[in-house]
Amino acid sequence: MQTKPSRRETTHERIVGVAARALRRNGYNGVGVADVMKQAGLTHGGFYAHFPSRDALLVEALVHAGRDSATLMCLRISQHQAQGQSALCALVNSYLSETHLHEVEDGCVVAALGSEMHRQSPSLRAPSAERVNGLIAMVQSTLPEGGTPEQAMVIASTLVGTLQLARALGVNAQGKALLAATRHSLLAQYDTN
Amino acid sequence: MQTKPSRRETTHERIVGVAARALRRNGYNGVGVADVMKQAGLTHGGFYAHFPSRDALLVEALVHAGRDSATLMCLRISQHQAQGQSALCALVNSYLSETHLHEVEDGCVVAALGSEMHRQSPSLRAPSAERVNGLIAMVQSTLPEGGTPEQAMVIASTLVGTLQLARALGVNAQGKALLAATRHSLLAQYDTN
DNA sequence: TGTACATCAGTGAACGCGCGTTCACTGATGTAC
DNA sequence: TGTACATCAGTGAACGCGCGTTCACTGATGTAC
Repeated sequence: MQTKPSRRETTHERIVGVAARALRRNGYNGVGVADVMKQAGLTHGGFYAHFPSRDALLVEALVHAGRDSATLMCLRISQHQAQGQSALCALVNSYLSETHLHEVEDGCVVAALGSEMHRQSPSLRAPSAERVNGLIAMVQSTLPEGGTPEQAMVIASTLVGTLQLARALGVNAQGKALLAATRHSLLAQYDTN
Repeated sequence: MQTKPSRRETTHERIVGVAARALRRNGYNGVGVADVMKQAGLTHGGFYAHFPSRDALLVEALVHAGRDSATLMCLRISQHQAQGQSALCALVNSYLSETHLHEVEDGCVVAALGSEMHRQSPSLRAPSAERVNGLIAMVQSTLPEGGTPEQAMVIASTLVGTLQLARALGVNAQGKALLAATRHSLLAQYDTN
């Protein structure tokens, strides 16, 4: 049983939550200390009572964002499964949905930060790579019997690439067409039904 | 026939070339006016005689980077084709090579900037989306008879996502395993041989 | 239960640095006669 | 061909702003008796 969180812990969580959304909306460089504190209802001066540096906040935000989006994705997957879809089909349809196309700040952190991860400082690269592995593991868990780790990696890459390019093309006919094309392609290839 | 470029034009090209590499190495936010000018052998003061703003440089750098990497990719594709590979096979093996994994600043601009494109200002979003369309067109041109635009989009997404995740995982066994897995998967699915 | 004091979360002003942008000036290139 | 002048590419100092970080202080929470 967990004890009731202190005022300090509550505030800390609130700051990290705000940062986790800002991180996906604006990227690593787009998370400003003053901005985050303001959105959390605080002044920027108190920041360093909670974190030794901006980088430390980003590490926590990365983990928080990973948990957030995994929770949301699991919820949507179960909703699709309740309608009779296989686990993989539910994942593909959730991940490549128009909802996910719009909701960058609540969506997959790997899609949101993919091209920036490799140029971060070591203290950020490690937890970033961890998020990639988390996504691959999630895909793996939805594969039917006999699904290999290689298949999980390829599918994860395709999901991330598709969502990114669809966002880059814009929330319009072309972006939506790309989502649909990849949904069909992945399900035709991997979904055994 | 083109006339010999003026001193001004030569300098302009040199600045854009430097910026095109910095853009892929460091992202949109990582291109600094003073840095670029210094690498081009100039002082920062002269910048605004060549460009109305930093944003204008980025637009030119984006186009330049697209041409650069397309040229390099075409060269490598022909080298692979000379060894008897099909066009698609040559593209997949070039794009998902360990060389491309390392050479970020000379590589595909879409892979380098994918997750940042959709949050740029309108003046940068349009040329960025144009680079995505260029990549898709290049993939399309390597597809065998009967290849659809949908297939080209899905393959382009898979290439971009794979290269990004491999870079995020690090230039190690895991990154290389991901490249290999996607090479096998794409060739098994699309290469008719 | 009530009072006195210590601890602690949060405030707001200030500092220093980097970076985009401006501008008066210089030295070189090129043109007119 | 040579000289005088106009044009132009590039220099370097300076400005203003945003942002990460620091710190002395305040008001609230909680503990000891």
